[in-house]
Amino acid sequence: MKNIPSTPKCQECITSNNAIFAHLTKDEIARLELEKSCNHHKRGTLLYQEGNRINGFYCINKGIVKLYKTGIEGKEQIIKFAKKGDVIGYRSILSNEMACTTAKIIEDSTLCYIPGEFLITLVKTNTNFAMELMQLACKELKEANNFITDIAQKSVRERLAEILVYLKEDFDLDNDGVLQISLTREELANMVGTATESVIRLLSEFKGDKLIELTGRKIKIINLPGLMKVGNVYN
Amino acid sequence: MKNIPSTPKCQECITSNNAIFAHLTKDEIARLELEKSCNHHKRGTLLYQEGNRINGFYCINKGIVKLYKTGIEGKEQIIKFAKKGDVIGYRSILSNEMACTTAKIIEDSTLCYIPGEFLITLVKTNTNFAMELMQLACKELKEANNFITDIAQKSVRERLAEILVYLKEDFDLDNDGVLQISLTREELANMVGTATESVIRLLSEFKGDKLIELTGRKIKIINLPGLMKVGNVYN
DNA sequence: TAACAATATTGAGATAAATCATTTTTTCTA
DNA sequence: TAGAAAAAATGATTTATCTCAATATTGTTA
Repeated sequence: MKNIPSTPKCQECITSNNAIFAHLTKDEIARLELEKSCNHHKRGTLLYQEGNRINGFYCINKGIVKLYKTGIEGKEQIIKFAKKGDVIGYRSILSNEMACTTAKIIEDSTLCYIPGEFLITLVKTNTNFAMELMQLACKELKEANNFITDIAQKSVRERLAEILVYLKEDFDLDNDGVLQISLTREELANMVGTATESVIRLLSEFKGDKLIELTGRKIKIINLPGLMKVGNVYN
Repeated sequence: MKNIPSTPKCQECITSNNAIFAHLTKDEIARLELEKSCNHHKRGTLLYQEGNRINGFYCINKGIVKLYKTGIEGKEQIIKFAKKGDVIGYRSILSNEMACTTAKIIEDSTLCYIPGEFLITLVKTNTNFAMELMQLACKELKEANNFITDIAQKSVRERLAEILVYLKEDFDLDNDGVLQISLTREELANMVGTATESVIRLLSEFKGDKLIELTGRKIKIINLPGLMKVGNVYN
């Protein structure tokens, strides 16, 4: 469970498809190199917790981070699974508030940590960076609104199907058609907003309907259009 | 239903408690005065529609605007009731996307319209303005995440109670303790994410429990702590 | 690898909430 | 202000989903 520190010059978060860093000047990139620190984190690690102040934000180079809120009686509501290229924690820095979610590593990860002050500096000195960040916030806002509408209007069955489709889009399938993200039934339930038992039953219904195949936690998608239809997903 | 154009110099959106304009320079304010146009809008008017491009954003000086998404079978999911001091439509301008909600006037309103290009100009030239706007987006993001968790985890009964509490906070009560916002049962249902009949039944339960009194669309709150308890609202 | 803890599965039963249908009341507008 | 249309109210019924409980199967780590 110990996190292994690595070189503070991974470069990857800047060079990789990370739109928010696209408009930095040479000087700013150099400064960023100095400010950031890149670390490995083991599955199970808590990056930060809801309600706590955080002093920086993270870029994900590798791995998966689960962002969730803790609701009634400790039940998790998963807001997002963040992966390579995603930036997390910036909201709290920008609005100078406590974290509104908890971030937990669910797949061994390599993350760049960047101090909050430097984020603020960048926003205040580089207009294009500010614009990119703003667009990121706006995109998340749009997705949140869609999520609200789905949860409010779709059945659990539809939502589960929809989330399988989204997981397929976000995390892709391996060569065997198996979802590249491995979640417990409880985590699926906490994303859909339902009971674990309901997820189990519905998954086995989908299996019965030849939409998916199940092997332990592996979910193989064998009829994507069918799933999309169940989930009322139009793309 | 005709909207009556008024003086393009209402001043109010700038001087009123509108944080995003707090850091504009004299010059920028002067320019804003030229760019914006202030209009009255009658109840029922559609400001913009989900999926359409919008070319500017609005500041609300007076009145109430309902923002909603249209979900399954045309059912509305209300995202927000915007009131004096609120800014709407900026998300689409910033992210250069189609509107992700429909905006409908539900109480006669006075709105300032500001062209999108000018918003972009301000963001690119005034760092403090950009920062304020970013914080606004982040605040909305936080609220959206809270909303997601509530809808996913609370019962319809709890959510209805909670929304009454929020409406009380946002729109206040008149001298008689009656909610200052007048909504149909259907609109309440579309906010809560439930069926109209359920809202009707639950409201009359709340009435039976001496939490509220009902006179037509007027909702008088007579036991706020009780409502907060039902709604699991901690403040 | 054994042994424990965590997860997954299945069943039975309870229930909150949806749906449908009808009537009453309120609100709007011609 | 009358009359139509919209909204609200109420009842009866159905159902999707939750809850609780018991068992089986995995995954983890000492």
